[in-house]
Amino acid sequence: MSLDKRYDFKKVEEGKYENWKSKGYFEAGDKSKNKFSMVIPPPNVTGKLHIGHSIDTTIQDITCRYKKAKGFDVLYLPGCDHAGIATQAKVDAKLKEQGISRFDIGREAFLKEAYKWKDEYHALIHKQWAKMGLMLDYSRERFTLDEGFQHAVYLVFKKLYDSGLIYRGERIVNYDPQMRTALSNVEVIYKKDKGYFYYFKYRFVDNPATYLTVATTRPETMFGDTCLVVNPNDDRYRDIIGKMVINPANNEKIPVIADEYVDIEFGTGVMKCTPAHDPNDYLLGKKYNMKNILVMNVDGTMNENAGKYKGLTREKCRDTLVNDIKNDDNLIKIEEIIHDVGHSERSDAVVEPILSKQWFIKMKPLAQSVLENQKTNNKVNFFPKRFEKTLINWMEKCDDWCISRQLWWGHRIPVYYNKTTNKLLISEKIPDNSGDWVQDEDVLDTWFSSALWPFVTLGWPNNTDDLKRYYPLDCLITGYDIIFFWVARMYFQGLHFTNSRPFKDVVIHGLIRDKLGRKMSKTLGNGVDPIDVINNYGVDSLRYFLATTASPGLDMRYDEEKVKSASNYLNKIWNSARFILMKYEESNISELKIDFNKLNLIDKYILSKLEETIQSVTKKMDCYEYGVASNILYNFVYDDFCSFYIEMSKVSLSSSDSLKNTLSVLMYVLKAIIMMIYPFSPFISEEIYLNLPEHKDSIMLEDYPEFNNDYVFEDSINKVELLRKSIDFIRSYKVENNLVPNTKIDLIINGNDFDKSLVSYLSRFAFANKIEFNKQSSSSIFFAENDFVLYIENNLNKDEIFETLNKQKEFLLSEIERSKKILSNETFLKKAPEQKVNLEKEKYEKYTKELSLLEEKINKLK
RNA sequence: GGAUGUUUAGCUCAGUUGGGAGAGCAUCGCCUUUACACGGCGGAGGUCAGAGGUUCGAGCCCUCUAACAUCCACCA
Repeated sequence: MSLDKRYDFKKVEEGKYENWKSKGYFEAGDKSKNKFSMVIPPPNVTGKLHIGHSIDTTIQDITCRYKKAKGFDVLYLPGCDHAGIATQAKVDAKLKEQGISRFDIGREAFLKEAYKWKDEYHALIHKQWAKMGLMLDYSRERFTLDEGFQHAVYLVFKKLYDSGLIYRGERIVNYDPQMRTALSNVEVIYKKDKGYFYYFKYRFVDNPATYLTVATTRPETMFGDTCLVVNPNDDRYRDIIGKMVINPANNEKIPVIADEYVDIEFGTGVMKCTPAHDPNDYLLGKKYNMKNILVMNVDGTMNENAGKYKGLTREKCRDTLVNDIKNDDNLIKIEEIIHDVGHSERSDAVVEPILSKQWFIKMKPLAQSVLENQKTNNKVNFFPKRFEKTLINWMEKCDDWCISRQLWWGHRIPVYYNKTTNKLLISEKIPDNSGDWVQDEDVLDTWFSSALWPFVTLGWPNNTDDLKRYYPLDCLITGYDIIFFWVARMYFQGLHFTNSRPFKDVVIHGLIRDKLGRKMSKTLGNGVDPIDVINNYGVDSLRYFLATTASPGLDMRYDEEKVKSASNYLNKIWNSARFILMKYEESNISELKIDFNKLNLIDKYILSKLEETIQSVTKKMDCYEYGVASNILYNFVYDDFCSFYIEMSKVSLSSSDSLKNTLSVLMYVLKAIIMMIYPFSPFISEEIYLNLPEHKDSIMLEDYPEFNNDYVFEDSINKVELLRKSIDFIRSYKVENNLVPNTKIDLIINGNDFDKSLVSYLSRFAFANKIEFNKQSSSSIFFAENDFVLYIENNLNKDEIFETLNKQKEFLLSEIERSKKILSNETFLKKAPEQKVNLEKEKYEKYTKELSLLEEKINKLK
């Protein structure tokens, strides 16, 4: 079997995933090995996966495949998130297309629709995972709404309630009027929107000709005003504290009170207080025992407290109201402003702060446990480290977490209220005398269950074998955008319920943007579908691109050119393999084995370089720095292996003496390269691997190369480097002098450093015609290093020679100048390491020697 | 207001114990050499944002400044 001339990714990828999967290679459970466990951040079942998921899962899969090849029992656990509000929004939209709303069909029918949706996209996600080549252990797949999760969620809720960490209370919460649900603080996205400051007259009751000027951005909430507030230290208003004014919206009489909360400098220094619609006003209202007047319904329309405006949307009400106030001569001016306005993360609707009764998790004690754990040896290690600060920063001042959602899709809150006594009961099922009880209508925030993902997926609350073996997770890989939503919450729930950090390492990657650096979004239409990329370039190229373009924790840009260049790189590897396998087949040698006694210098050199590469690649792989690791490998593959060793090997392959050993070395290095590129691009690696003369059933069963000092031959390195430099020198000499590469030249080599066994390589790769040793030369074209001088014995005209010589002289003079400067620095001589000093001295000597040689030549020419 | 990043070749970005600046793409020249034209060989292109400091030595460590970006908080 031999490889096609061109790397055809479609052919290469075909059938491999199914094969791996059916053979059970993805399944964890080999107890003879150390374990390495990871979970996939469960994607939402809202739609197909985008390229952001691809970067996430690519890094995860590279980690897993690498660890497996390194001999670990790897668990990469898959699953999906029901994604409460997000999915419900999608299903709502679908119903709307049919002209109905969820309220028309009721809870039960709606859930049926939602499950249909879930099934559809769940299947699609499975296909996409397969396309991406993820080694997921499907035998352990979970879903955040499955039975196990329902039980775990109930238990968590009950325990947190019993210990006082969950409470129900009236608070100002962020309300999404479109989805008609409360949101947590992290689900509110602040955007700079255009808005208006409306300046109104609040006339004094005792003298309506005079008034206070109050500015507001939300006039429609004025029906909920309970008072005006000024700062007691504000000289302008000292006299009017305690007076009554008229609310221009509804003509209610409200008092002017004083509190130091008001900023004298801000606006007019007079603030209206609307306790039911603003968190700060709420606190003030509480302090002064004000009424909480709600003016809006949950869908964002005005309620009866808005009087004749009842039923209008908040936007319509605002316009009408402002106009009416203007007609009453109570409007002073309208000022355009740009201000931060909270939007719902999912629906993008402007959130309304509304007083309502919700369930909360008390964050202080839980956050505290995280902060304390980060001070111990069992802390969670962040890669890159700075994200630990992000977490700590947030933990130090996070608010209580509003966990109740007025949705239907999700975990129903396991609370029942007694119809007669109104007594509350936490229960997994409806109590026996079911007629007396009614369940809380709300569901839990979707992140409530996601937060349990690391341990519930492994069987918690049961102390299962999986939980014992795979928990805590070794690694969690995710984007920085969900540190608060997810990572932080898994952390404190893990500590609280398992008494252990949920994961040892957290690897944070950036987001992928479009070529211009913009966020990918539906409205911009600049999203990239990973499936399209895969169809055009193959998944191996996509994976390689994603893993190597990104720097830890930083955003990256999608650039098709780079995917293309990844594909070219893989083609290069493909063709190097093709060459080696071709030569192997031609050779009719059945068994390859490296004979250490027969290694030539070039063989020793590439083996040494390979070991160096294995060592540094492994080091970088171990700290999740895949970009750097792949770069080191890239340089080795291109420069050392393809450009140099393979070319050089053509000499020894043509001699029957060295054929077998050279082939053995080629094959050995090739296999190591394949193994190192394998985690990045598993399909092409598998294809090549299976074509190697010796192989297991799959590359997934193969071991990662280990550094082996027996394969390092120090003495070969300098000698072969000298050869490489000589060839480079001759090549650039030819280009600079407009000679075609295969121009024959004569060489004279003086000195003892050059190893004569390398001479044939010079003839072949520098097109040297005649090579003589230790002979006087009159040539002015030479390359020298230590005890080595290489002369090019060609006739050039005098001008060209002078030009060349002068260039060399200039270079040498600058180098000597540099060395001199360093060496005349006494502190350098005193303080720098001896090795460094000697190195510099050697260089100085070398350069001066070369200079004197050069000057001699120049003199001769004259 | 608080925090965290970024600033290196024309473009996109690498560059960790501090010790002569790198890649991809673009560009220029040469080469259809039998693994690869999805290629080979060679070249040009950088005051490493700016200013100080530490050091024998700074792209890298410290301080400040500027521009840009992101997150958190506030916003009557």
